[in-house]
Amino acid sequence: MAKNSFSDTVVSDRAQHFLKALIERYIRDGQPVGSRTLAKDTGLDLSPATIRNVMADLEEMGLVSSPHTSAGRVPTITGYRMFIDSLLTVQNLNNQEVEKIRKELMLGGGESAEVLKSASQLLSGVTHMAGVVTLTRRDKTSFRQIEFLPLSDRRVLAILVTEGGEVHNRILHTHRDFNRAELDQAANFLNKSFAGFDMEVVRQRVLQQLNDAREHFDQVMTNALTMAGEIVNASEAKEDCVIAGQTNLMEFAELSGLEQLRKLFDAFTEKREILHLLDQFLDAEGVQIFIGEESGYQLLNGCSVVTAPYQVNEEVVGVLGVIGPTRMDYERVIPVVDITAKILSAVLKKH
Amino acid sequence: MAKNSFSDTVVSDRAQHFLKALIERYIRDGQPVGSRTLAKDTGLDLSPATIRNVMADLEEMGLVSSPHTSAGRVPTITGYRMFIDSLLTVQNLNNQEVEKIRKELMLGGGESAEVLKSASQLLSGVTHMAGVVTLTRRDKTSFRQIEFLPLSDRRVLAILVTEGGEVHNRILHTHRDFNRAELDQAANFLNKSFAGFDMEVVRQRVLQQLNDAREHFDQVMTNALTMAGEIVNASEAKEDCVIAGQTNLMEFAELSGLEQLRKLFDAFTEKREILHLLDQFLDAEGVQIFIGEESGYQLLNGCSVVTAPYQVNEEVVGVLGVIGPTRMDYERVIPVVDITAKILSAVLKKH
DNA sequence: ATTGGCACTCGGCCTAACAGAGTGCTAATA
DNA sequence: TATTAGCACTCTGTTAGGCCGAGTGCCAAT
Repeated sequence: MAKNSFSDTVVSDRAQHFLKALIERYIRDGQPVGSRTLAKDTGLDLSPATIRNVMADLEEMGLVSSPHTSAGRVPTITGYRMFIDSLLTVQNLNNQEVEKIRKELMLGGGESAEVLKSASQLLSGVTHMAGVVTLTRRDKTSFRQIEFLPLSDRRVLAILVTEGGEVHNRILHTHRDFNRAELDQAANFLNKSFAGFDMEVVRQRVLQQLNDAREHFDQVMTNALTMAGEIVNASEAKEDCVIAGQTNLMEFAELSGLEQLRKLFDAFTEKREILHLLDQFLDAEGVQIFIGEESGYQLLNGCSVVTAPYQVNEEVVGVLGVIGPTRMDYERVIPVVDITAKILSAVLKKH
Repeated sequence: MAKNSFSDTVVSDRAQHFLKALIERYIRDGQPVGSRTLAKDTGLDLSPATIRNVMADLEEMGLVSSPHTSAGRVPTITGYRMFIDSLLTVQNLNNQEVEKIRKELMLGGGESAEVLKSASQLLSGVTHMAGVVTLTRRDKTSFRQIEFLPLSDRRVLAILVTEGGEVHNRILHTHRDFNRAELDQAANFLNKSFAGFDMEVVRQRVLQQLNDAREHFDQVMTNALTMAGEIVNASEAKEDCVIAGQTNLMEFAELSGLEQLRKLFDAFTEKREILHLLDQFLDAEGVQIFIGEESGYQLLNGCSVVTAPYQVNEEVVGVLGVIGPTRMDYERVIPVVDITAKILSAVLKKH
């Protein structure tokens, strides 16, 4: 049997070549691609009839399909998958574009929340789709200072400052009123004990001391530890997800229907679901591409997600990427996401 | 001349009655209303032909118009205006609904940001349109405490706490490094001088002292005052605008076109424009209704905004309302907005 | 002032006809 | 054996015509 025999279940090189051409064309025009068009598109000098034979094979293998008898072919999900995994040729960004991204991200002035927002906007601006940046594992932070202020009605305002300069504050409800002196005493104790320690360590120490402290410490100290535990926990739990350029997706509404778009937007404002979705890619290396239908998520039908994790000081802390229609220009989007993740990592590292 | 003569430029009572019936019908069905339908709708036992005469008059006066020759009539902007200003009969909410609103708003636990968010969601939920709540003039706040923490690179973290328990923090860039002792000294001075004072007074005092202080104070104190001024200003400038249920508007997309909707959404995420728009109604008394086309704002074509200001301790601090299609059920929306504003005021007062 | 009647108009829907694009298959070809 | 030309077929989208229903404006009658 000849190497390229069509009866092979393996996709022949030539078939792959045509699949690639078809998908690239379909991504450009958004319309089913016919044999005639494809014959002109590929360099090879072949007649439409030949192409038709190959297309029939591809269809049999489930890589393309026709919407109806006399339309051209459209890639299927598995077709896209093959394209993404082994066929596409990413275009490198030129230096000018890279510089533009770097400059934009520098603008934020190192303020982490600002920078993440910039990154998200940048992604959406460059790709004309929705940009998203999550920050899940917070930068390893160190305890710097804690303060308690008495409010009325058995409430205490706790303020926690990290070495990075982040401020967390929260109102705690206590079982009795504390006066300022008591609270100051508690804060002093905590500040002396924990200043400079890693937040994770602080949490453990607090728990530990809380366990074997009943007899050694007085009531106030026990309370202080409880409160410290509460706010330290709260400061860790904070998860972030910045989405920009949602409305860019409206231009693809003709494809996906309005109802779908609405659900997607609702998910964006809710954020939790998106966050959960992207967290799957936290531990992945480099750019990951994810076609909506591949997850059970009804939400993302017709969409693809291109993501890459980013780091702060060598440690992955979040994921960034874009969400757009499955018919997106992967060859361009991939390097954009890749580079943005790298530059973001670099910008955040400095600090 | 008879009292109700049609040749009067004043709209006769009967004509007004028909206008009202027409608009109410149009609001229900969304389709041009013909003379036959209208004849049945109104209690009066009149033939379609008579109605047609009246409609012709209304059309001449610019209160209604027909999309084309053989369609019914549709209210014009001025028609809506007359309806809103003098024709509509607001339906009072029953106690059950009022209680539901009160309960929802109580849930936030008095945390002001939480409550505003609830209010916005509530408005959008009840009306099936977009809810919006702005907070522009902050509750009169009193200075409680300020702290400065040294960061690296000539940066200082300033934390300002108000009597209400709100925490504002900001990173200040200074012209030289300060050590902790210097900053503590400065903070102590400020805390002693200003604790309990109204924030507005603090701002003035700071400015004043800054002016005539050059000789009396040392460098550190001058700096402290400068920094205090910066953060006090920043804490005032913070404006808020919570929008919920944007996506409800997508159901009216068939009417307004997709492009319009997109611009509207972009304005929502930008927020500034919306904020500016609603601030016009800060000083108005009670419910205000605003038809999109009446302002030059291209954005709001086809939309109406129903707003009411709300207070904290008798003082107006913000505006709340809903944004929806001009064809909205005013007779129901108005009392909802009205009551929500009142309840919100009551809930915020407690604290 | 109101009404019935009548001619007229216009959008929406259905149908038929047609052009265009593309396919699958078969037979010829290199 | 792989490729090609040719042909019949299928399906979509558009266009034109016809008809129905809803509604109007106007006139004459009440």
